[in-house]
Amino acid sequence: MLYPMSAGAQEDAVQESSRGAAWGAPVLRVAILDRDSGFIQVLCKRLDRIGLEHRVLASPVPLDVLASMRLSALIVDLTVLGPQAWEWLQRVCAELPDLGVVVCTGSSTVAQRVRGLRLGADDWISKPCHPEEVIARVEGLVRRRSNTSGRAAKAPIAVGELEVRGDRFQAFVRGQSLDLTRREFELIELLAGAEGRVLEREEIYSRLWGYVMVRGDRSVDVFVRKLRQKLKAASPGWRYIHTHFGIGYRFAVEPAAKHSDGDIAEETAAERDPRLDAALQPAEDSDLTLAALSAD
Amino acid sequence: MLYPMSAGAQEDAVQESSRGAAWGAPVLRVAILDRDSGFIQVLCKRLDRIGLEHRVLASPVPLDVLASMRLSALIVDLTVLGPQAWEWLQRVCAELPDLGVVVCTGSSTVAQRVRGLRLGADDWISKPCHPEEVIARVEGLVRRRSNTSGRAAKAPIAVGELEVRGDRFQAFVRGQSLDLTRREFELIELLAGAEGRVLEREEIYSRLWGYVMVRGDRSVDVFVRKLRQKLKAASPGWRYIHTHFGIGYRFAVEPAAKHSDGDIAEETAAERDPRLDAALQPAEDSDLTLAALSAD
DNA sequence: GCGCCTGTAAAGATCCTGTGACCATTTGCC
DNA sequence: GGCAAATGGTCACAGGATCTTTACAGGCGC
Repeated sequence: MLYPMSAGAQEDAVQESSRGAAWGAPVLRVAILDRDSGFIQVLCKRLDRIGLEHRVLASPVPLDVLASMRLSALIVDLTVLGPQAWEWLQRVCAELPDLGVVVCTGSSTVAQRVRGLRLGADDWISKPCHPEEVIARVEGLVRRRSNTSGRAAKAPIAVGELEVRGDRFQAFVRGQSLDLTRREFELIELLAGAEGRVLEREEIYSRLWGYVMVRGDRSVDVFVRKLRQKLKAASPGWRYIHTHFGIGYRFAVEPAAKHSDGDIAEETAAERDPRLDAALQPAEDSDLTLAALSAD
Repeated sequence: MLYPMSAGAQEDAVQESSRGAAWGAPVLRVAILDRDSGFIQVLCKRLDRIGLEHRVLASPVPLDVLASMRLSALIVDLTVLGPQAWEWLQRVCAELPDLGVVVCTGSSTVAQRVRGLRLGADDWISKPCHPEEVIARVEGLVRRRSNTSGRAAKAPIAVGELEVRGDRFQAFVRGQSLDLTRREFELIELLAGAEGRVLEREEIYSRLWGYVMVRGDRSVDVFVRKLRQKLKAASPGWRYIHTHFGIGYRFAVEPAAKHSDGDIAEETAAERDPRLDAALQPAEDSDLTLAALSAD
C-alpha cells in the first residue's frame, strides 16, 4: 500500500520549481494542441495558477512555426492530427530534439502507445487524466532535459583573459564587456562550457536553435565569425575558437599565432598553461554538485 | 554475487567499458525491484528476447550498491519499499541523477503519482500494464538521456605513446597533437579501437565511407600512408600500422625495426595463421561480411 | 621471373570555411 | 503608428584544406 502525500507537498513542489528557474532557465513555455475544450480549460487554469506560459493550438502547425515558438514542451492529442498523426509526431520529435512531447489522448491500445513512444514521444497519458499529473509529467520532463543539457551554464566560466557570466548574459575580457548579442552569448557560453571538446556544427546548431540543422546552413559559421571578431578586438593576444575542418569548432585559449601554423589543434597538453587546467577543473565535476542541488 | 544478473554482467562490465569506447552503444542494463512474480516473469522474458541485460531485486538495496551496478534504468514497485518508499525514491533520484527511474505500481492516486514524479521519478506506470509498453518507456528514457548528456561518452583510447581522443577528434603522442584530418582521425580511431585485429580493406572502407569499396580503390592505402607519415614524424621510435599482404592492416605498437628489415609485414605466416584465417573466412563470400556490417 | 599487391607522390576535383554584403525582423524610441 | 538602430539570418564568392584519382616504382608470393 502506498502512503498518502502530505497536504502541502505539491504546493511546495510547484513553488520550488518555478523559483528554481529564477534567472538562468528561460520561462517554461508549453503549447497544447487539442480541441477538447473541457480539458483545455482545466489545464490552462492550472497552468495560469503556477505561472507557466502556455498557448493553445487547435490544429497542427508547420514545424518551423513550432520551432519559432521556442517551447519547452508540447502536449498533443493525436486525434487532432488526423491521418497524419504518426508522421507528424515523428517529424516533430526528430527535428525538434529539444522539445518535450507529451501525447495526451483518449483511449489507445498498447501498440499505439508503444508506437508513439518509439517515434520519440516523451510521455503518453490517457484521458481522462488529472491536470496536476499532466503538469507534473511535463515539469519532470523539462527538469530532466535542462539538468542534462544546460547544467554547466550557470557558474561563471573563466578562461584566460576571458570570463563568461551566465548571470549577466555577457562575456568580459579584463572586466570589459564584449557587448555580445543574445546568440553570440549563447554560442560563447556553449563553446566555453565545453572547453577542449570539439563541438560539431550540428550539435551547436541544435542546442542554440533548438531544431536540427539543414545541410548548407551557415549560421553557425557566421556567428563564430562575429564572435572571433569581437574577441580579437578585445583580446588580440589570444585565440579562442579553433576550427576543426569538416567537423566543427573547439574552444581553447592559446597565444595568438606565433608562427602561422595551421589552426587545427597545434595546441598541446604540454604547452597548455597549468593555470588553465586548474581553472577548468571545477567545471568538469560541477555536474554532480549542480544536479544534486537542482534535485533538492 | 548477491544479486545474480541474467547475462553475465559482471564479467562484461569490464569488457564493455573498453568495447563501448569504440562506437558501440553501451549495453542497456536494467534492474527490476519488485516481488510480483507474474509481472517479473513476463517482463524478463521480453527483456531477454530483445537482449537487454537485466537483474531482479526483491528488496531495496543501499544506494552505493545500486550505483555500482551501473544501471541505465530501474523499474520499481513502490510497495516493495514499505514506509520508506518516498524517501528512498527521492534519494535514489537525487543521488543517482544518471539513473532512469520508472515507478511501476498497482493502484495509485493522482496525488501519489504527482508526488513520485516531483521527487524525480522519470515515469509512472500503473499495473496492470503491458511489458511492451514498459520497455518502450524505458527505452525512450534511456534514449533521451544518452542524447543529451552522453555526448562526451567517447572514452579515449590509449596505446603506447599514442592516445586517441574521440572528444577532440584528435590523436596525441606524448600530449602533442598529430593534427589529423577528419578521415585520418576516423581511420586511426577505427584501427586503434580494434587493436591487434587485422581489418580488411573492405571493412575499413565500408566503415569509414559508408558504402562498399569498388575494386581498385586505393583510398585506404593512401590514408594509411598519411597516417604512418604523421605517426612517424611524431613518434619515430615506434611502428603502429602493420600491413597484412593481400588482406588489410593491423594496429599494434612495436619498437621500430632494429634490423633494417623490410618494414612491410616482417611477421607473416607464423603469426598469421590462427586468427587471420578465421578473420578472413567471411571475406570469401562477401555477402556475409556485408550483412554483418549492415546489421551492426 | 612473373603477376599481383602495396608504397609513394603529385595533380586535379571536390568540399569546406572565412568573409563581406545584403535583406528581414525585432527592438527601442519618439 | 512611424522611424531608426540593432540583431538575426541568407547568399555568393574566393581561398584553402581535404579527398580522390592516377601513375609509377618496388616488394611479395608463387
